[in-house]
Amino acid sequence: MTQKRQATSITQVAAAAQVSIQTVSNAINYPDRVKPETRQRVLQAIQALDYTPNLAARRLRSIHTTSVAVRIDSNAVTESGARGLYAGFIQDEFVYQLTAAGERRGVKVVAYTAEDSEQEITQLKRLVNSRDADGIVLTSTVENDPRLDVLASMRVPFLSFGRPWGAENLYSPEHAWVDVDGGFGTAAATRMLWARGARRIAFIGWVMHRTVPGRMQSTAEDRRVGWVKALRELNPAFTAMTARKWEVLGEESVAKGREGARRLLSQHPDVEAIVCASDTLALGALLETTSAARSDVIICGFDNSPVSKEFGFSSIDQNLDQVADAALDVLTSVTSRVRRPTDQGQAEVAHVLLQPQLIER
Amino acid sequence: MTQKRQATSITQVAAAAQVSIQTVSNAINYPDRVKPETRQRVLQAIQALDYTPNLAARRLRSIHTTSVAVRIDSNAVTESGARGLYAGFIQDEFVYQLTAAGERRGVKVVAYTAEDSEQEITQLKRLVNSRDADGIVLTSTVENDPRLDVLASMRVPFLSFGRPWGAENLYSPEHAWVDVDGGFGTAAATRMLWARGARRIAFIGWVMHRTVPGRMQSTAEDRRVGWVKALRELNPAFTAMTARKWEVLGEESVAKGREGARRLLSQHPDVEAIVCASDTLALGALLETTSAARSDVIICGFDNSPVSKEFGFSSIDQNLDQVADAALDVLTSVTSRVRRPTDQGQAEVAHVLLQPQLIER
DNA sequence: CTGAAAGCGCTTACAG
DNA sequence: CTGAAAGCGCTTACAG
Repeated sequence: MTQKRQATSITQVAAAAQVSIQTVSNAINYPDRVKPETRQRVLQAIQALDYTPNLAARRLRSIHTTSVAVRIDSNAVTESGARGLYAGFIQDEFVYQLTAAGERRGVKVVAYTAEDSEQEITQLKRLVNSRDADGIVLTSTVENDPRLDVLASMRVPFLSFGRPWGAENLYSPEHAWVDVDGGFGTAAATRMLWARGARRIAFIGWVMHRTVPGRMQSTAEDRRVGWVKALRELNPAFTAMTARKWEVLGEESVAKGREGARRLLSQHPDVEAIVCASDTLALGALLETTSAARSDVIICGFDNSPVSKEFGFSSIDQNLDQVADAALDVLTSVTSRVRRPTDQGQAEVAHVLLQPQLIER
Repeated sequence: MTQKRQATSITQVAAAAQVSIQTVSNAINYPDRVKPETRQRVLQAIQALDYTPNLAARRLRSIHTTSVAVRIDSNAVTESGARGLYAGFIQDEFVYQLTAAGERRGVKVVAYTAEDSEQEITQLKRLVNSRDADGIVLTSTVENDPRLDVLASMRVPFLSFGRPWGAENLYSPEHAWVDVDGGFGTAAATRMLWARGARRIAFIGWVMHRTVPGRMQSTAEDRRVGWVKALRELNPAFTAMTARKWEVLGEESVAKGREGARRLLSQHPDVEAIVCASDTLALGALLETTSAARSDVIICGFDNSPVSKEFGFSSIDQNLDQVADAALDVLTSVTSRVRRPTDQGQAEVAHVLLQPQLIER
């Protein structure tokens, strides 16, 4: 493709403001270095000429670069996948908020695609080598994630949205992350239902593929634990035993939510409310209670996705705008920490756990 | 942020291959200009050193630039909006496919956000001035879209995904577009239902805010017309009059789909199938026919979104991978046409209408 | 077919 | 506080 029109360059701004191009550069990047009057003159010229710095030139020359890469995924229906009603809601929204947060602070967010882990590693190398990204935001990390080694060996700053479940040490200074406290959300949901008068509050969640006492292993466990903890606080008679009787765990689908609610209704006809680990499960549960003429059972979902609004049930919002802001904060702080390896003091900044927000409906 | 590691540059490749940097550049960009043996040597060195060209340098120097911008939107639930179950499905998926198609051909897709048209214009200027994008892919264009004038005055090549409904001439060479033939899709759905034995086939769609005889004005009209045309072909007794009795038009929501189906069931208890303009409307219709114990009524949706899979109804897939490929093709051809203004011959390339695909379930 | 020179638009030292 | 010089890594003419 062709460059259409000769854009304004720093030279023209310098001429208009009657200073050198270095002074224009300084006025933009190091305002303190130039006299207020000069800066004024430069800023006026910039405004008058509608000047925007050429980012390619800046990035070529500068030590400071300012872009982070994040993967985007398809939500198309495929044979293998597309679990749930809108499985990609959180990731899509996160990418949106990250892009918006980046625009606010002059950080470019570049998206890339990859169909599997191997392709993604190729992409990461390409992005870093071509200087298209100097920081990576990972999503959906898995145990022994191969991407982590690659990034470490390339010495590229990275951060994950989501805790590295299964890692020996969730708070390793090697692995910065930002995450949302799911248990806080389901606990808040449980308390809200209690406050509305419900006492028999069940849970529909995801299967936990492995559990280790005293060590959280998955989002599935995280969300379940919030429900258990809140009920134990509210009702001393509620035990780990009781929990197992009042929960149904399965895969992420409307059908499983429906099935779960059916089982709960039959085993516990006196159930008054159900906390769900997702809006997809919640919709299933809602459709089942409705068709069983049990609309008295209150349903609460998770993610505050459009489906929760359409069907009018309460849900937990992850506040992804805050997550995105924190992600860029942490990535920046990680970068500066890498620069000063002696400064161990701020390691804790590298892990941010944010609270989600209950949206009552 | 800081550059971590000294990346391989063209100089090192040149040294390794024992040629000059120009020859390396030529081997990459103009393979025909170098002797096969030399090219081999260069390619081996590139491979051995894991070299990726610095895009900032390339873009700074080169006349050819290779990035297009596209807007991404939030799908979060807000007071004002978030219509339907997953209103952003098509746009999100389009952006994904555009990014993937771009990666295949070395075109970077940069995403930007904007809350309104005014903000978007600011963003477009910024993107173009900073040489971050030299082509724009617009989505959801409206009548008298203010973005069009801005892009025209900046002489930036652009294309819209979606026809400029309401424009005097849909095929103006000034406005390149790629779109999907919605009417083709609903006609295919109607024929499929007929083939399955249904004769009384109703339609639930969106309100058409204005209609002009002989001139299509909206996606709402486009999708409705496909249903009408197919039925007129299949059933000579079906008239414009009949159409008005067998359709319900409203806003995009599950509740409206439900309401539409309720009305159809009461006015036409013998209805056998319903074609819907969206998966959201289709879900509403499905829930209504199910709760009215009329599961014999076949429902067909539009977009082949995850909800159509979860609930197992047929739908129309827009084949967004093809749309994305066509978009990049057209944007490239538009660019080259701008370069040679005398070459009027290929104007028709600038408008591509693709056929969607019926997914039967 | 190959290479020496120039330069894209900036920022970074550094001299004044 | 300001400006002259150098150079980031490429591609583009152009000379040989």
